[in-house]
Amino acid sequence: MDAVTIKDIARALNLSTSTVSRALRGSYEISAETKRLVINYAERVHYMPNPIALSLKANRSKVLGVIVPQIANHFFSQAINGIEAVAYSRGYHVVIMQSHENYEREIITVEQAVNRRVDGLLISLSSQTIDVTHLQKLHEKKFPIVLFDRVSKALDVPKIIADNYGGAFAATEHLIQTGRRRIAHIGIPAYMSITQERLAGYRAALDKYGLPYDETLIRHVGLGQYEIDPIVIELLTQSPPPDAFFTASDRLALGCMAALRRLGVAIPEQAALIGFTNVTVADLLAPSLSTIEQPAVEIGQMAAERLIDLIERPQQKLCTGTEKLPTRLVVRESSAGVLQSFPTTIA
Amino acid sequence: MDAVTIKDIARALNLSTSTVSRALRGSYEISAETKRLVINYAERVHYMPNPIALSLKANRSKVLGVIVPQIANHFFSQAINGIEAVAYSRGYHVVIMQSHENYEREIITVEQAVNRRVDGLLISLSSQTIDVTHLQKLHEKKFPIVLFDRVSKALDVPKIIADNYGGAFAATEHLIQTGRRRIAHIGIPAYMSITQERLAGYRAALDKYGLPYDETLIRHVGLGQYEIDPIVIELLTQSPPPDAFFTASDRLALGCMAALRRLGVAIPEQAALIGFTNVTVADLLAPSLSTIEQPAVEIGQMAAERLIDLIERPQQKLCTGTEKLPTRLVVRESSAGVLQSFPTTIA
DNA sequence: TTCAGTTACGCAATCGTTGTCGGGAACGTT
DNA sequence: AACGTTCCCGACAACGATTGCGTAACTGAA
Repeated sequence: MDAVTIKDIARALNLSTSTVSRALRGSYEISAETKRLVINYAERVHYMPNPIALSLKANRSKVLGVIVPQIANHFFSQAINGIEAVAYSRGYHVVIMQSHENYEREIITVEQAVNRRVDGLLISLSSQTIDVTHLQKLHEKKFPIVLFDRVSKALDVPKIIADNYGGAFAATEHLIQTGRRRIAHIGIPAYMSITQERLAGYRAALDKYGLPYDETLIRHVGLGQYEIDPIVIELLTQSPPPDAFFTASDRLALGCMAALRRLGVAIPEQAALIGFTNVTVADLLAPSLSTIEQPAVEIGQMAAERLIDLIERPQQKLCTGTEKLPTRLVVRESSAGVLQSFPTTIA
Repeated sequence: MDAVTIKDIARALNLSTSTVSRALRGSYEISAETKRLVINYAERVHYMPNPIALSLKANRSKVLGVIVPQIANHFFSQAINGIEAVAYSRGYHVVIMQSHENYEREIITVEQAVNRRVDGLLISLSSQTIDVTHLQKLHEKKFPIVLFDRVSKALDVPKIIADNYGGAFAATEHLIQTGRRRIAHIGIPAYMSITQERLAGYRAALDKYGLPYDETLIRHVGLGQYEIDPIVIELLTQSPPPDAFFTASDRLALGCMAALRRLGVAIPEQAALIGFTNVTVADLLAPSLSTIEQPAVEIGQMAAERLIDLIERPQQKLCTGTEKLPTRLVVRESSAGVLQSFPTTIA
């Protein structure tokens, strides 16, 4: 628009642009008198330095790139919330991009972000991403990258994740302690970091209580797939059928709940249900849904902190370790009470 | 990083930067031979023009600012999806910012966006925003602005909204046609554009069927407030009590459903329920939730289209009219069937 | 008076790119 | 031979801001 530049001020005050620039940043080379003059005038005309010119000069954009599988997912939109809060407070802007759970689009998106000269990248991998050489190459060029939630062992960068292991352990233990013995687990694609961590927690809890790990109780579904009725039916026709379901995502828990209801399985009387979720409607469902809550906002905040640290102190060898944020078991109706009777077999 | 510049190419090929620049954009002043040389070399070294330098030169950033009340809301995250799709396809990037439903933060955020030199602004007003002079001032300076969803009559800019009137009319008519006579309406703050439009549609449907408009059936709640049990109780203790609830937002419908269940009111037998929503879980609830679906993605797409048109053709006096996108009535269990018996009074 | 030192400012380069201008070479025309 | 065209290309300035360096003006001391 009609943006005031440093030149306008210089002209108006009969000074050089250098003097104005230095006066505005309080250089000692400028007399107090001149400084006062310049600063007052700048204030009056609402001078704001042109961030684009600054970026060109300093070769940094003060912009963080955020690449998530999709925005319209409560976990990610909350994480972005956290990222934005930290970014803005530290003088950065945030450009959000989506990989749409697609490996090729992730590659393109990363490239776009780098071409756009973002100062660093916050990434949660798409569910299709197994190979991460596109990120490795960047990392080798010292490009600041931080992974969150869906990470990869193959990348030696800071990683921020929820305590998926601990959460899954707590969920499973809770089900066991309330009398469940055959706990089905419906997870997302097996190669994803979060899937493996959750499965490990589930196994560890079974181990602790001396329960067998039964592979026939484990299912993995794609991330686009929400038609899980057949899977639930298949699980329920086992003998004995599962007396609890532990699902690895928000949508899965809801789909599972709908399926169980359609099949006439009482929750939690015949089968308990607990999800790994961030949906805010969990407590409004019938029955309300027990969940492992993830600290999505905090994950976003911490990831942004780490990234900005990385950007601003590139020399310093920062910890590339994985930081785990605690999850929280929230018991609601869907897993309430102690199992009284064994479930009946359906169909 | 190690970004290749036009200078590097010029040096390597023993040409001037101007020649390289022109060769790359195919100017007719450059011989085919030189063009080939330059383009090939640029390709080989992965030359990418520095967008920041271009922005400085052209005085435009190719960035759209999007200001929404909050990201973690399914309607807005879907709208952003639509915005991003259009923006990227037309060569723009998107910076998303949140007003957090707060008037002061909206003002600050708008200011930040302008200081960041976004080329235009897509805004959905915060629920606290009544006065829009902060946007009017920008508009007077010819700054491109497009409003969507939550708009203001006081701004003469393009506006993209859902057909709130038509949606509310359809919902109300549907309830009437299935035998409901006392239809309660729980809305969001009264001064918001979407509230008024929805209320108008509701009234129009009542009118059409000769039903009285009863103010005691209307309630407005704040956007942060989801404890609506007292409101539902108050409505139900009327005599005769409402036999249907039409709510103006996703959270309200869910809260209303939970409240009715706690109160032992059968849905839809004793009271039908229909929401104005975009929650994807509507069909997973028990009973599944009838809704008026809003074309969130399309609203975002159209808003982005209009804004980019505005940016790229500033001279052309573009229509500043309001464009309404159709909503869709989705009948599910919560409003299924024709009302058989009059509801019983509770408490 | 002269010179060193300080104060306070301006000049010009720089970041990467584009646009304006101008100019040399080659060619054709008279 | 003299001149106009056309074709290709380079020098330079500009976008807005920062910064190293140069320097004029003044002060104080020898």
